[in-house]
Amino acid sequence: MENFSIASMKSITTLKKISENLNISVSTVSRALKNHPDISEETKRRVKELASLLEYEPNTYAINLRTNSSKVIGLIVPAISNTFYDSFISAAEQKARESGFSLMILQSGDDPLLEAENLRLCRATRVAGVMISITPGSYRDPFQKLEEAGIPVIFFDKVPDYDNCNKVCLADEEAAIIAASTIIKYNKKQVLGIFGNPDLSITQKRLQAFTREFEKQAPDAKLFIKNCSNSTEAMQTTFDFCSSNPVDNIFAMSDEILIGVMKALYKSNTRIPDDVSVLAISNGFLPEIFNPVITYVETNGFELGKLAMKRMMDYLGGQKFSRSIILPSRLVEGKSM
Amino acid sequence: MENFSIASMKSITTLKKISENLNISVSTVSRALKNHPDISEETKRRVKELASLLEYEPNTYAINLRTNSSKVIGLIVPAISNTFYDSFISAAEQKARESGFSLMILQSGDDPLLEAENLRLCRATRVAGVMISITPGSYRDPFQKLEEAGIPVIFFDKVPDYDNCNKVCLADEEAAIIAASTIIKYNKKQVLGIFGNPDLSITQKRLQAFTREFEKQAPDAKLFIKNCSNSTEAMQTTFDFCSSNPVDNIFAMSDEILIGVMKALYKSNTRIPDDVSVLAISNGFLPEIFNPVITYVETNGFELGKLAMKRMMDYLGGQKFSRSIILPSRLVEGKSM
DNA sequence: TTCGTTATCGCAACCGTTTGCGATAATAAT
DNA sequence: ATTATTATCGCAAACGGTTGCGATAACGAA
Repeated sequence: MENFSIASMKSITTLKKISENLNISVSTVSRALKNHPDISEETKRRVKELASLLEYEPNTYAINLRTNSSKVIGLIVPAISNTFYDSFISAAEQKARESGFSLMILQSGDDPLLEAENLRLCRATRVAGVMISITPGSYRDPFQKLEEAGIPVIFFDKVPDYDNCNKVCLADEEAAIIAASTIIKYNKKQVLGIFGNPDLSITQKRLQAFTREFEKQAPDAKLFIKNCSNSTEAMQTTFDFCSSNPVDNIFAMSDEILIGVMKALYKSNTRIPDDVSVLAISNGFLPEIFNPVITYVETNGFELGKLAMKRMMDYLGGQKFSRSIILPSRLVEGKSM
Repeated sequence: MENFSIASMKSITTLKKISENLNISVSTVSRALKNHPDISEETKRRVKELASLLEYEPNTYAINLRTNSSKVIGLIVPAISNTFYDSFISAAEQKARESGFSLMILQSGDDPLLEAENLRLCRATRVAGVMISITPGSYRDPFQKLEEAGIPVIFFDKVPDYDNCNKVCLADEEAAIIAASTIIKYNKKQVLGIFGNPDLSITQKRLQAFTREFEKQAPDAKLFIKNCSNSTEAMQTTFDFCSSNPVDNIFAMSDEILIGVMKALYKSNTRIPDDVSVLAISNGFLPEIFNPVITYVETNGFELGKLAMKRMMDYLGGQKFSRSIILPSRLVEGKSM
């Protein structure tokens, strides 16, 4: 039934094939290719020669089976199609490749059930490690099973609030503090701050640090806080609020929110920064697209990807640890303040 | 040296473990779990019960080794961090999952050597199939080796110009024709058309269809064609050209070029569409971001991803073929014409 | 009673690679 | 000449799951 392609398939080179050709045993071939001292130079030469001639490639499945491990990292994100995550993935892929690993990428779609299913798949396929940005309402059980199976997990970006696990995060508080300080420095007093899903720790951290910094540095400023879980909502919220309240700055916690904000400002023909100034926390691609270029606090997905994957490689290399590390943020000046 | 985690690792359930618990043979356990008619209902019940209790998961590596195939599709793109490819990947991942496949994603970085290395990796890891958008200057040899190994390849988006292979493309000509027709319909006569890398067939197709449509429908229009391989170059080209030539429409062949064009127009304070109209071929995310919203001919990465992966699944399911299929385009009206 | 049938299950080989251990022959030491 | 050492290699088991084939027992048919 499946023999259609057999005819066109050139037979694949195995150790056995090489051994038969050279009239030596399979184990000798295996050792010769790995420069085992037991094997004579002459034999090594002949084996290697034939192996390269026949383009021998060791069978990954056999090695995986024997070692019960693979050079694959499971990577779970809410969505691939996202300027932050795609640069994270891009960096992670490059870093992984350098160490001979490849990536199995899965999307949770912000659905805890799908996330659990993805984690089950990672376990079933026995990946070497898992990197994940969790969903709101994420279940804890699948992670414990991974730990039982000896599969290390590194959380990044959106991380759980419990301790005793590996986290690689953006400096959420620091970014919010820089943002608040910048807005205060520009002497803005009527600030509309739009934040994301209130269930996520990243939202909570940024919101708390942001408001606290205002209380500390500019207690006289009026701060209006809104939570929006997508760009459409952010657009509606911005439009409604700005048309009935005086606002001299809008702060967007993320790229997605920034898009909504900008659409609202375009729609109402608001001039930036003359009528209202804008500041965002962003991965850095989108702010450069707008006119004027938006001033933002950078949270570098690419750098975070490199950092997280390096950490994973260190861990797999034997350096055990479980703690949080944090990637610092910096202000990138545009023309919107 | 590596026994640090053994202690914490709960032993994994295998067929053998189940068989020992039940005092039956491994083969009986295997058959029971697959509902083989040779096995009694009573035995099946007992086996399944224990299997689910012990959370048995078949060892993927063992199955891969035996069947010499895996449920993994290799996906090679120039870069993950790209609004077109990331939506393609997103759709492909969802489609693959539905059939129990997962994705190994690799980046070529538009480097033919890296592309070849990626293809070698796909072969070494014996993926079930490869989907790839090729680089300029792509080597042909690695693809022949894949064919020899019986691994099907589906080209998408950027495809080679030779026949006898599977291609899933956007309607490159059609999109360019729609674009040209639209520009002509708006009665534009001084058109700057910016295209991508001239070595790619996608560029050639679009360019040829675009110019031919102008020759046919509007031979009096003046058409200036430029090739730019990235957004910076597109920005420079646009800026330079527009400051010394009268232009009433700019056509951007891709998102990347559109970004450059828009930056140039922002920089020169050009009003859209009053001073110059803009039309693009795009995946649909970026044009919505700009102000005004850019009119574009849609080339849907998400739909293409679904289509390409469905085709791969069909192929792996036994439906052999090798031809090109094409995803139609449509005009999405913005405010830039 | 004897033979054929059916239901139920186990043996063993296989996929490709790795590795402990034993085997052989050649060489050196006594 | 005999023993100890070394160099070189093969045997066989193991990783976990699948499958052709043979084995056994129970049963009914002749």
